[in-house]
Amino acid sequence: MHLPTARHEYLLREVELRGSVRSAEAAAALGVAEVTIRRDIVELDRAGRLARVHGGAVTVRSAREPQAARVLVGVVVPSSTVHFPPLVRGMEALAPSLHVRLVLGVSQYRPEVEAAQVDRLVGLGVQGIVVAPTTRDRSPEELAAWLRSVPVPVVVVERRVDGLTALSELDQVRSDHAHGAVLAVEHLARLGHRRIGLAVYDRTPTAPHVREGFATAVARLGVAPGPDVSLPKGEGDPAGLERELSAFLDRCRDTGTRAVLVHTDDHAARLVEAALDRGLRVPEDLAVVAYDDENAELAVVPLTTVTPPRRELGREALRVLVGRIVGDEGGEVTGAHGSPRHVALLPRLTVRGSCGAAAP
Amino acid sequence: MHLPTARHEYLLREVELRGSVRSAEAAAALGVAEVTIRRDIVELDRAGRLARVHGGAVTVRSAREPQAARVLVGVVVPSSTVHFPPLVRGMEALAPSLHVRLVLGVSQYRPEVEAAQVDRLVGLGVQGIVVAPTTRDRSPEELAAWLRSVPVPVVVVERRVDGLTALSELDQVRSDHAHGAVLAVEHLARLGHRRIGLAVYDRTPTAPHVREGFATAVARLGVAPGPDVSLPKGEGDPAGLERELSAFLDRCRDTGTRAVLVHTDDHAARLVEAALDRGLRVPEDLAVVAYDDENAELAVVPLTTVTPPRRELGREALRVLVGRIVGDEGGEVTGAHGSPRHVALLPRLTVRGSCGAAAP
DNA sequence: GAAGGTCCGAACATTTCCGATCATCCCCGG
DNA sequence: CCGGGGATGATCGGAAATGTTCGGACCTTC
Repeated sequence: MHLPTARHEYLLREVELRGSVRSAEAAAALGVAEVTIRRDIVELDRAGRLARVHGGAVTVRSAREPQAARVLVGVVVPSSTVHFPPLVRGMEALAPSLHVRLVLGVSQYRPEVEAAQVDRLVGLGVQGIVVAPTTRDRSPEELAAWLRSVPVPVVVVERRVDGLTALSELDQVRSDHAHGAVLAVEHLARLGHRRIGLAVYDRTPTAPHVREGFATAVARLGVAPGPDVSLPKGEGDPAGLERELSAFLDRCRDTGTRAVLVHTDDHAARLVEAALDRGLRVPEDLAVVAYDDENAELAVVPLTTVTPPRRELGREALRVLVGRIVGDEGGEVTGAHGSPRHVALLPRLTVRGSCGAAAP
Repeated sequence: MHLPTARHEYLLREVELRGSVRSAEAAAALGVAEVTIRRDIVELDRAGRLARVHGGAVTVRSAREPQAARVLVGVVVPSSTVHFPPLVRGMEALAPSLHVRLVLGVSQYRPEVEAAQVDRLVGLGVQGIVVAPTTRDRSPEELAAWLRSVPVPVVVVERRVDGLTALSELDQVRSDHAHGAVLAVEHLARLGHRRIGLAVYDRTPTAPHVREGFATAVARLGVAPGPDVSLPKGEGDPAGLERELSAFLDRCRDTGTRAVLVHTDDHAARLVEAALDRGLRVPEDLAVVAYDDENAELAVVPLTTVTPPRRELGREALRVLVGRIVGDEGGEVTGAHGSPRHVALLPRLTVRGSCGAAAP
């Protein structure tokens, strides 16, 4: 148990570091009753060390200037329904504590809509933009030129165009999907698989990185690459997907491949269904790791997945953007300030039932 | 049985280290009655060595002016004189606003010293460590195993060992030296140079990335690679360096190479001197970009350099580490929290006099 | 505007700690 | 072997800190 002063220091530190504390959370963290925390806060408030508010405490500063310079930040993502909601939620979760108000724009995967959305946001007076740009129908050069023409700081999320200086100069926050693929292959290798198949939904910016990581992992671990297919979109042409998956399973059978990495958990779910239909057992006869973790938990066999840190991606993107915005106007005297930041967040492996026993 | 002085020492040490002691715990730890500890504390309090509070004792400091508990962070760098001072200064600049107190350890490029320093810092109770590990005399696997054995969060700066999952799982902050080399080549190419030489001080972890970036830039821009040498250390064997530089200049002359990228600005300064000695003009007859910006401004001809963002590197490393520390203990309920972060900061080109007219 | 949830405040209960007193132990000289 | 004195330990009533309970205020949501 703690000394009162230790609690006080904890509270002061939380307030300083995060800007606020909640009584309930502090009580849980320190293992004491809320009333104790409240009494501490009252005392510290009287001493002028923090400001008591409903639910906890904040810094005296933020209490003095309640609406302390709100920052308006725009977010432009291709879709508000798939893939990006966790990212946006991550940003929303962090926004209050950074005094940020978010405005969302959806580009529907169309460059001209995207440009219009950005213009709209700039017109609204946003001080920075987080954008997951559409790469289709547009060369990297065009993309770079456009992004650099935006008159406010821009952070690019989940897109990476290597080998183009103009794009490198932009702040970027992305998942390290190559590492995610490595995790998957390592997991399967640890479970004893010596031949691993690969099925990738190539019509996404993520796909090349998954392929890249798969290739390096296979080479490094001395595992044999099994069949390799490019999957079509599932909706719209279910029959086409069926055919591809069926052919993939045939080739796995023919090559003795009993472990696969499937990009997009939705595709993986279809693959598992197809495998079960032909009497294969999952994971006994076919171990499946899905890349992406949208609906993987709800598959017939809950899928072991590579889980990209999408929520954190949003948080991090916002953090970088706000750092850029306040850094710019704060005029920091650190000299070489403002170097572009490239942040890569590493995916995690979520072990469920589609691969057999978990590795140690 | 303990002597009174031993108890006093114990109490003072606990107070110093952790900020407080509880009578009950100290009594249990020392195997004496609480009343004894209390009497000790009364005595030490009277002597002004600590401050007595209900339940135990705290430091006199925190009793006088309770302040937010400092986060104690360790920094371990190979050298306190070259390359790393800006990094450490960057950390120092940011530390106060993050309520961080830094403790520095120097490893002298020796793994065993490094390990001892980390142990010492952990013993001091640091809550996290920023380390630029020594890669010499040690395999990446050993390095990874050791870093993972450290019981507090670790952020690795300025080192990148690709293709090892165990190391990838650690937070990393580094300069993108490959991009730096690309900047240099692009600059020279914009100035019209179609053949570019390369001289690298290979005995550093930076060197491979410079070579990599140089190679990709040359390939991408369609520039011809000129002579390519590996330079020895300058101090200790000045004559050897002279010979290498002279041979390098010979080969540049023979191949018509009139632009070079030289890794380490100190080496570049020597090269410029050698070039001037043989009557060449810089930049007219030989354009030089130096990689690194330690003393480049003070060269005979102020050197155009690639400037790695070392200060910012320190700031960013500290930011990542503190985020990890407070994130960990806060126990965030955001689900996939704690994904390893890899941050790359991009170097900038600092145009001085060694390349001729600045590009637009 | 009603329902539900969260937080607060006050009164009361409980735990923990303190201080005073007295008992005990140990070292040591006589 | 005895006894003194300093240091340590035990006990207990009271004080301080902490926990519990519950009614009510405030906010959000539908």
